[in-house]
Amino acid sequence: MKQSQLFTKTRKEAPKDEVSVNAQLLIRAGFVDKLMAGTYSFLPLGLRVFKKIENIIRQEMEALGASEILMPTLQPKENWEVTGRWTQLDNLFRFASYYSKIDYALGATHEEIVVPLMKKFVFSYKDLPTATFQIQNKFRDEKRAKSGILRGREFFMKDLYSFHTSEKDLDEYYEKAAKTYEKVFQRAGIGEQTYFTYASGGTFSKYSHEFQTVSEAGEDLIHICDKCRIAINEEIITDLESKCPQCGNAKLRKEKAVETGNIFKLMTKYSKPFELKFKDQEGSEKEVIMGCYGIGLNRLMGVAVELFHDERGIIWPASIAPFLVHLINLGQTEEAEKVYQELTTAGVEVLLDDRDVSAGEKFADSDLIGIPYRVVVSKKSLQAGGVELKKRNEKESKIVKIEDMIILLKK
RNA sequence: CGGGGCGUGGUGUCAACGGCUAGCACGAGUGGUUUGGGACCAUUUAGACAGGGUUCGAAUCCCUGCGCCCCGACCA
Repeated sequence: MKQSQLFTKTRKEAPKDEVSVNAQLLIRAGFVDKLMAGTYSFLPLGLRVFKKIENIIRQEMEALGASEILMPTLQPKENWEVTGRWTQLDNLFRFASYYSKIDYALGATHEEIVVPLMKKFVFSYKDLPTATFQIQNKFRDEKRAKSGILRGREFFMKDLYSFHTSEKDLDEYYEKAAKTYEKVFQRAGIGEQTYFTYASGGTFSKYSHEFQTVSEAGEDLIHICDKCRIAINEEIITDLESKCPQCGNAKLRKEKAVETGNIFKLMTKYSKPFELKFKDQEGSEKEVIMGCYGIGLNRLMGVAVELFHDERGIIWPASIAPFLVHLINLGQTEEAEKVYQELTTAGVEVLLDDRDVSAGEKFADSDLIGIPYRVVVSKKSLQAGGVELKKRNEKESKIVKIEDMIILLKK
């Protein structure tokens, strides 16, 4: 993409009402725009990051054997009344149609939709186990939206639902899902800071599990066991007597963290009210056992910015960066265009700064936007025999031949 | 939902005593000079959150509403 085609502009200063690092940098660099508290537009650069994250998650979900669907955001009151959550949830957006006066909810989660859906397809043990997921915007009427894109009223979530004939089968799937989550966070570049965390369980299982990414911007407190690389959410630390549930280690490290994912064993909590049942081998009817598994996409994006930035701007992990290469043209348009074409042909995602602005502005914008590799084409670099290559997270640049640079970046 | 802070052009501003034409910087437009760290000159553009009140006079004081941010509570 050519930067001259980007309608967004960078800003020297963040709006004064944004305090959180993720909001400041994402707005300054033109990744997002705030519409109102807790709702943000994704702009071209931001959407590219979003799609990178989305694709990592999608690939891993598919590898887990789940198939993707897309359920409606606009939902009937009746479904929410079946589970009692129409009145129970205080952060469910509810409203009436202006014309018909019929009540609707905006989806805060999709158990109420996915269970009746599966009821139309699941009848026998032969239909199980199965799993389905979607990546979709959720609405929660948060009393207080906060921390930039980390806690919004509209946000994107990947929600996976699994359906089983037995608790044992759910347990096995749950383990696999947890492994898959670790892979997702690893691939997205925040694996090192993300911990499998014991959390309060809800009605049917003793504990649920969260994936908590250590960051000062987080609103949860976790206690980390460095031996096992797991953590315990502060909310259940007294239950566990401040000890690692896996090795008994009592020397836990306390950190603030962002809940980027969670996994729950729902058992029959939702299959029961909707009467989602199957016939077993003996022909007797049983309730389907369920699990649900979420990842917050906005949170993943926001926490990456919180984790990876410096005083000049964002430093994206390559796997979720909007582009791999920021190609800067300093008065060598013809040569820069050629390099741009070659990189593009080689399948490298590149943003070409073809704008007619000063070198200083180009460098400053490049640092702010945070693309992993910066390639400068200038008189100086050409005289030295090629282009100048610099990683965003390194200080020193080096001159490399154009062919070598392409080979290097192609991998 | 409780508490606190803030609201001045597109952005920023610990700019402005209750008083003269609301200042400065950035941005944007135009003309020109520039091109390795947000370059320079000239010129133009654009503003008091909304409503009410006090006052001869309100950006400034008071009230109400709205919005945003922060702390806490909440987060199925």
